[in-house]
Amino acid sequence: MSIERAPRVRRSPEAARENILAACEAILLEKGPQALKLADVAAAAGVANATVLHHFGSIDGVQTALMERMIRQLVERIAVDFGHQQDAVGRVGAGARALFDAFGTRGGARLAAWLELTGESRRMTVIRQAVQDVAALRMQLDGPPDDGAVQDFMLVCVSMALGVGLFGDTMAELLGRPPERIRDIALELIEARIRQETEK
Amino acid sequence: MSIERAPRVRRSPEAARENILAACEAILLEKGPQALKLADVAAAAGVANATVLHHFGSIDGVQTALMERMIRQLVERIAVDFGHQQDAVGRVGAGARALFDAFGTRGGARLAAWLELTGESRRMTVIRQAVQDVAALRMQLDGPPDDGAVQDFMLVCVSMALGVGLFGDTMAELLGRPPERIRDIALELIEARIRQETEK
DNA sequence: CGCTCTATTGACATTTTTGTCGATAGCAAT
DNA sequence: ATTGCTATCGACAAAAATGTCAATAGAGCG
Repeated sequence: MSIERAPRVRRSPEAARENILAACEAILLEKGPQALKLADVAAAAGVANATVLHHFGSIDGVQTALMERMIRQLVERIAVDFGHQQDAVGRVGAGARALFDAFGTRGGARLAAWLELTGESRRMTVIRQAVQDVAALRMQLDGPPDDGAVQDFMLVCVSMALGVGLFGDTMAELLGRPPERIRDIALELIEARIRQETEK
Repeated sequence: MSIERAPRVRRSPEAARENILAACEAILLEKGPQALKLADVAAAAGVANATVLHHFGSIDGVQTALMERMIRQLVERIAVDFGHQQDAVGRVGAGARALFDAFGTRGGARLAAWLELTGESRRMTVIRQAVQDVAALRMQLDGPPDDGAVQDFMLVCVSMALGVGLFGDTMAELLGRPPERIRDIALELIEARIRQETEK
């Protein structure tokens, strides 16, 4: 009897890369960055090891591409929520909400943590680009900030969103508290501050 | 000519473990968890690979021991700042401050991120223990909370402290802002809420 | 000193992970 | 059909990382 062999799937280069990166993202979210081994990635994508290397050159290339892809999606998502608001004040409030959404789901916070922990200069350029994208967007919408107060506050919001997004669920579970409450309380803190500022 | 060979250093088992774990901690802080390779650890500690394995059994054993060590230090540090306060209200405020200190330095936040990203059940017990330690400490000092409101708020504080501790510096640097301001603003938010609560 | 105990070590073995290469097969164009 | 292009693959090679083992050498003790 002859050996059964699954028929080859031939994709466009773009589709092939997309397929592989999607598999990577799933692995990253459920097992963490250290699980992004070549063999595992290939298996998850349903292709041979050599195929992965053909498209990305090396396992590092895969990881960098994954970072870029996730960052791009993240910035886009934030940009959409951000742009929907009419005025600058609304944008700060909705921006905070958007940040918590973006980092609370789809591994945005895990991506950031990964970048922060590995933090090699080679990959730093990826982050730098993302930050500049967001900063440019805000600049375009609201003009340059008078002083850095707004920037500082947004940095706090981002940090909080990241912290809650990354650790919130695990910690809530450990203490047996409802997970969404952490997020809500954190958002309340931010909104209270915004109200206080605008009243002045 | 004979080969020069550095004289052996013979440590007590405890000292040997301590030496190795200290080297690990340095590596973790400056290069991230993925750099905790056996050879690198041994080199940093100034011992042979086999020595590391002799004391910890496997590289996984090293990592778990490192986690335990860092968590122990973290809990102790928090406990000290926490216990210094006289009343429950003061403890919440000072507790927040202690959290930001603990997670903002010596890689506390990096440790937490590492645990969160790898999040295997085997290592989960380590975290669980730490959380229970802190919870027990608070319970012992202030008695059981009426509802979960205090717990929820503390979870938010911890999440924020972790977020700021892990991402604050990098982000501040990327936008060219002074790094300590993020921390200060975050603490302000928390303290404002505490004041508001106690006035009621 | 002689002896025991064991922390330490280099050399080697094993396993894991990554990367290479020639052959094959899908697809579009001719 | 035939041809050219190249995505895909299996088999293998190379490298990296982990782990084993018997021998060595400090240190305490009689």
